[in-house]
Amino acid sequence: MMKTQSLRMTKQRRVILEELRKVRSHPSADKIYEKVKKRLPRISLGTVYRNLEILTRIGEIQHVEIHGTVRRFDGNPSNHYHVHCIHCDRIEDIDIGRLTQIEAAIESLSDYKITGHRLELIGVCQKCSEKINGGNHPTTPVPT
Amino acid sequence: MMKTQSLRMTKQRRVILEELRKVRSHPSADKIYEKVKKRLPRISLGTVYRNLEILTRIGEIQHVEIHGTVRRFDGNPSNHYHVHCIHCDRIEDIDIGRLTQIEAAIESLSDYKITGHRLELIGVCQKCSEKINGGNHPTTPVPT
DNA sequence: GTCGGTGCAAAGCTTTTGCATCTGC
DNA sequence: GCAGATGCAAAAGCTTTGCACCGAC
Repeated sequence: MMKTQSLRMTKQRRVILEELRKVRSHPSADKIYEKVKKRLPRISLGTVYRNLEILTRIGEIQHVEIHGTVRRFDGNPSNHYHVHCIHCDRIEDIDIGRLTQIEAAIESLSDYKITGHRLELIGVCQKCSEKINGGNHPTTPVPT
Repeated sequence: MMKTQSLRMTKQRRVILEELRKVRSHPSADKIYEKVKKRLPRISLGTVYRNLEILTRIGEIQHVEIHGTVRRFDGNPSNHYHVHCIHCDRIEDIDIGRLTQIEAAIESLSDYKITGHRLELIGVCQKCSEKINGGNHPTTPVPT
């Protein structure tokens, strides 16, 4: 029999959550560690990982696996889509409803029972577009 | 100035490609290593990784990043979708054309220039469905 | 014969974990 | 006060890499 674990809102956990809610860029654990360290200089990377895991488990945040990047975190736990800028590696949310018809369509074509889907858009953000069009081109992006 | 590298088709490279083309399950590097080792017992894991990287670079295969799994490889280099069985961790191809309208739709909603997309379906394969419905339930799946 | 590839082992990264200590509740 | 959380450091994956030797072309 399993006892429900009671969680504590520690300084560390609160600051990690605050920093993650503050940004739109979907940082990695390491980037979050750097941000949090400015406010809590003695925090350890292990604590950051442990809290990211707990916050994900209780549904306060989620993690995002984008092709060719390390695991990133999203302060918005709702089920939504992401765009990945292949130039600056930024990941942003897309404000569009879920395309639920996709699941039904694919279920009718395969022998799987479909329970969900993830959609990742790949592109170039506005800032990077401007950089490319004005001035000398950087090296061609590698779309992995 | 860059000289084009000339590649050699070694025994190792050929067998890795053959084994990958043979299966539909999208194995990890380690699983491929195990398969290939049965035919070439002295092959090293480093060689497997190096060849998977080269074969991906020249477009013979591709790798697939699915939420919550390590990197997996696909002997089919064409651009297509995948279903991930959350019970047995199998990944299979979906035989459906690309939903190109999605990219246009999202481009009109965001300030990104959209150049591509990835779609991952999540579900339960037929074998696992049968296992669940007939007989005693395994522990509840964790859909990460 | 040349130069790309291999096997082996070490190193690199990211993430997880054991443990003594600390702190929210 | 106690169970959960922290900091630190070590360890555990997975993947990459340096190097001497090997073998495809």
